[in-house]
Amino acid sequence: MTSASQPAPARPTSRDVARAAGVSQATVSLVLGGKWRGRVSEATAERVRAATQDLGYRPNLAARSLRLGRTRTALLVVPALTNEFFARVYTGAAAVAAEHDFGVVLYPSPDGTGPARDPFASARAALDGVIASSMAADALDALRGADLPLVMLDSDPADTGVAARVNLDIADGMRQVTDHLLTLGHRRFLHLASAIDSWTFAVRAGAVRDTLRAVPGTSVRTVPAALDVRAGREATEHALAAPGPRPTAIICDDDILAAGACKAARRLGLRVPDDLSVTGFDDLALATAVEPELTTVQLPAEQVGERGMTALLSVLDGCPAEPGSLPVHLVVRGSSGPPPRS
Amino acid sequence: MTSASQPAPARPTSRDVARAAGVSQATVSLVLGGKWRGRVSEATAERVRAATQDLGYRPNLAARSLRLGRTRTALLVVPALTNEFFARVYTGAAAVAAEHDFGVVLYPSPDGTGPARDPFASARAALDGVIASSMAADALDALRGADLPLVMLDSDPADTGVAARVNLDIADGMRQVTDHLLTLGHRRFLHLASAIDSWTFAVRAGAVRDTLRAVPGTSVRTVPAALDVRAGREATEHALAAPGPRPTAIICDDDILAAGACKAARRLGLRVPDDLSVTGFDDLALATAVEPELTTVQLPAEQVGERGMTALLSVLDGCPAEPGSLPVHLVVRGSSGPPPRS
DNA sequence: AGCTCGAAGTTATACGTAAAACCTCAGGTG
DNA sequence: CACCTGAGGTTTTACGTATAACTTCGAGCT
Repeated sequence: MTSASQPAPARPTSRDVARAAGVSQATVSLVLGGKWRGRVSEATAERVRAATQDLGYRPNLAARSLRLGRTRTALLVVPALTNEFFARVYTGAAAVAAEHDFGVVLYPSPDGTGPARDPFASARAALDGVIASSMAADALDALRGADLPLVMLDSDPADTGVAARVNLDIADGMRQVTDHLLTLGHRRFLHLASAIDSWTFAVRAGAVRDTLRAVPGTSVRTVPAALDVRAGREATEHALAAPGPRPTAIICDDDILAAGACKAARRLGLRVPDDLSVTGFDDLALATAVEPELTTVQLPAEQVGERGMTALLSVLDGCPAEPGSLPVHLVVRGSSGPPPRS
Repeated sequence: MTSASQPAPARPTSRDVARAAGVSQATVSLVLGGKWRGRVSEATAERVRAATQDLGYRPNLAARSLRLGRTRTALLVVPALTNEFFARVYTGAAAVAAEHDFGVVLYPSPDGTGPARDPFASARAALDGVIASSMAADALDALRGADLPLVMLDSDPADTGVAARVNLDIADGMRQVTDHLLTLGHRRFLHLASAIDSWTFAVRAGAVRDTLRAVPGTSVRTVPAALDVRAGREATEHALAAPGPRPTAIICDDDILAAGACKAARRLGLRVPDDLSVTGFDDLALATAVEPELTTVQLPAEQVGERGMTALLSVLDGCPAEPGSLPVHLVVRGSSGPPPRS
């Protein structure tokens, strides 16, 4: 009666399954590994499967990894998970990974604060591959060093040492936004740009400039800001206070900045969109939470993650992943309208 | 000259380090494991450390896990990462984990869509422990089954089988919000509640009810809504259209719902806060992006993650973690004000 | 009959680490 | 001098899996 403690529940091993099925451990491994066509009879295989089910056996992944030298784990390097876009990218990547019995571990690259830790130290397991956002610039060199398959998200095609690439047609998105505003009649623009030095933002700036350059009589001023509402508001307030004719439309690199721009407008007594049009980018939840709702560009964030993981799996299987960029599309909402008559 | 391929870079093992240092593999393990006081001379230890550095040796975690039966990996179960609150919880947990050479792997519990997968299948590695949000109700039974140390975040103290608990003083937060509105003079309330059946929301509802019950002449109507802006707006529009005297303040379970409530007010031609006060909860980025900015309750999300991980580490070390709940505090912004005179 | 051959397994081994058990030897002790 | 002791190691083993190499046996062929 004084059997104080259970002698430990002890997860069953493949050897336990073998014993229960009356076969050797190797046979269990063959059956469960799927490589038994013609090596094990159907009857035996069935017995093994039954025993597996019966004992609730689950292979020890550490042992498997040790044996195979592969871990079925990928590292996702993103700037910050609190950015809804990257949370969605993770969600997509994790979904595809799960389907292929793969795991995803995160490395949110440190945003200046804290020690710039080694991405691979943070990833506890050894890794089979890496998916990285180009916004996580600080970690990129370390990633290049380890010779792991590297899938880049939304990155410069000129970058080298990349096994596959998943790009969004960001330039097209910015073109669509700019064309939309041009069609409405706007000619004087402010481009509220992210201060982050990353390819994806360089592309945005380029697209705005190139689109406007093709239209005579247009002007644009570019102002950088950190990626938060307050910074967006302050930069906008400052820019609108500048002398000379006021812009009639603000093109923002991000919905967060657009929210800031709207706040600035309100503080200055300008109505959006009557006095000033504002456009965002990303179509975050934020875009439909503010008033007026933001005209913005919707990005298939989950698809980016899905494709990234799919590409990585292809590369690991030896097939080079097919390229091609994902389309984005303009969503016109209340924050954009014709310029004021004056 | 035709040495076609590098014979594989082959990560160095502890045996390689041993060879380089002129000792046995066991000695390397002793030195690096830190258990060498009096087993290895300082000179030898130094040689080993030098060789480790030299070869860039990093222990194979799969092998270590296999040997030790522990993985230094925790599972964090949250409802969805796209919810900024949980992204911040993750950030906090991951930071503490990193300090202790621990890893965190995520299981965003499926929100109805997709197959309700086994949390442990998703966690690729074996786990040393689990930290779970009580909002991830669907996964809880499975978690209880595995006899892993379980740390619950913001959960019912009556729940059993929990090794430690990190709670926010949610009730106090709701009390503060309600008191704030009472002080401003409000008497007729609408409580826009999350439709999610979870302890944390039950507490919010209870706190509102109890606080108002103590004040004669007050009334409150509770309306449930799903956790997104549109649902919040629709529920609010519907509730405000009801016959009888209109509430002068809406207490929301979440900033997202509050944003929806504000939009509803605007659609109905009511000004916030002049005609209607609205309060949120969580202090997400959203709260300062909308106009007017939301009066809300700020929650130390990162701290929740940090404490959760700290508690788990304590439990794994044998010490029962100290309890105690984290304080929250009211942030008064523009969305609340005195009730209209009429 | 002697032979090969394929089906259906089994035995043995390696992956890299941690740690228990063992070994060696110089110096101190009765 | 025989004996113990402890410092400073080394040898060995086990963790659970996947797979290469081997065994066994009955059927089919010449």
